Amino acid sequence: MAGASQGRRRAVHSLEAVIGEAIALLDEAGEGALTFRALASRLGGGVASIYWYVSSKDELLDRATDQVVVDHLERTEDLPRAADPLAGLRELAVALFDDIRLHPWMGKYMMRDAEAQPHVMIAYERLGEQVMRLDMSPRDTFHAVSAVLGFVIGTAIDLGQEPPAGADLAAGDRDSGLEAYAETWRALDPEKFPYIHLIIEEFVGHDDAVQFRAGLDLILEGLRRTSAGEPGADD
Amino acid sequence: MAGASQGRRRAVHSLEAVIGEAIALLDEAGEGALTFRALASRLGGGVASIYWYVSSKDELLDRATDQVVVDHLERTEDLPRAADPLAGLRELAVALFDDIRLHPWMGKYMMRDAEAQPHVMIAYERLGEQVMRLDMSPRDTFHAVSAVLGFVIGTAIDLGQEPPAGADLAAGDRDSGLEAYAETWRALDPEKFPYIHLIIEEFVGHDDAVQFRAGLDLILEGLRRTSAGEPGADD
DNA sequence: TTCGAGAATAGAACGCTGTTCGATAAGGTA
DNA sequence: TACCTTATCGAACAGCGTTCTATTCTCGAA
Repeated sequence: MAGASQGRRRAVHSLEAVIGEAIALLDEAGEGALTFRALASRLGGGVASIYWYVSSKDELLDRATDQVVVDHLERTEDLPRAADPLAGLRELAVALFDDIRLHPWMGKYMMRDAEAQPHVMIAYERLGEQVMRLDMSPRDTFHAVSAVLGFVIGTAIDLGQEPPAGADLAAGDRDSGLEAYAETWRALDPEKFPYIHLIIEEFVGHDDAVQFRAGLDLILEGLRRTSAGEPGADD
Repeated sequence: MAGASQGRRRAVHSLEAVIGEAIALLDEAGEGALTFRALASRLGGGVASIYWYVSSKDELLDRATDQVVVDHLERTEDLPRAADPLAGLRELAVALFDDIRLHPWMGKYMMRDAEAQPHVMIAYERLGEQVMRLDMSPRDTFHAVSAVLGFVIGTAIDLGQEPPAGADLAAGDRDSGLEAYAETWRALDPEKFPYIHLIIEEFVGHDDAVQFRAGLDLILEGLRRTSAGEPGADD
């Protein structure tokens, strides 16, 4: 054979491949698993090559986050916009929350730099346009969107924390983790911790998504009241 | 002189000193500044000595967070408990938010491991006891406390992000930072981004604390409605 | 066909990090 | 004196993000 196909092949990359493999790595093994060396070996190339496409790890994470948001926006592009602004807001917020939960690492980065993640702005805009339909003052509109966004992302971050290197062997491990906490709590003095004891059994086996929706509905209920009542009292 | 005071003195530490200096370091220079070497030089000792008191950086951060919570609990021990449960809940939530904002690094760690931070549980308990006075079902009580907590900590995390190594030279720089964002946003197409354009001027010069209180009041308003109305409808 | 410029790849090193190991000293007890 | 426990620390290790420099490939111009 006269072909020059012998010798070690050099890897061929692309920005899409770099971002894509980074997201895959993050999703599969968590934030701690994303290292330039691990990423390079996934790409089948050298470590330094990544810097041709991305100038730092910060930029890599910003781009990865933005890419996930792009996918989210495409997937929810034609969400059935409800007649009720609050129902529309709820749909968008739930969809955003669910997508962040699929990529627990990204919550932290969504709020960091709006310039580095241009598409995050579009997600904000969509939420904002629903709230605008409530005809409140610019200030109240801004506060309402901020509240919903803070709750969505904040809750997603809270729930998406990586466990502190504890036992995570078998599947269904989540239940036993919750049960372990509950065990500790049950040992607390019921006189001193009446609330904890009241909700222990609710906590065990609770569903994060249900918990999120319940909190969101509280905000939306408050928003319905506020928007129907006084038009933007100061403070 | 017959004294044996020559030669290099060995440093004398204590758990309180280690935690205290760690907190000081975090508060003064941010999360990235807390390294074992920096901490050791602050304590005037060697790096390895810190491991006598603390077995890992994770434990150090857990203990530091818990210590800040202890101080918070002491400071707010006798908050004037309002007659209205929601007013009491509001007081506690605002106090917690303000204290977290004084230590922006700690928000991330508060949710991580309840066992490693025993006093965080007490803060939860206090919030829960106010909500209990609303006489809702255990499930609704649990959801309400989770919502408030998620909003408090989530918002504190969002607002406490370290800027991505941008220009942070002079004081009053915050305004110019906001203004820089606003500049970018004003360049967006008003047709495509009506919400962004509506709130740009509200965003510039907005007060984080006011923004937080507005969101909190939405939740509380919703909570008032929900607790007065149907007694815990199933989703 | 040769040359050179640029795009793309990568090995090796640098400084920094959390962490571990082993040596060393001080205080109290038998 | 001998000895165990408590406490301290220098030195080293592996891993990290990042940079430097050299190399290969592609392709249009001469």
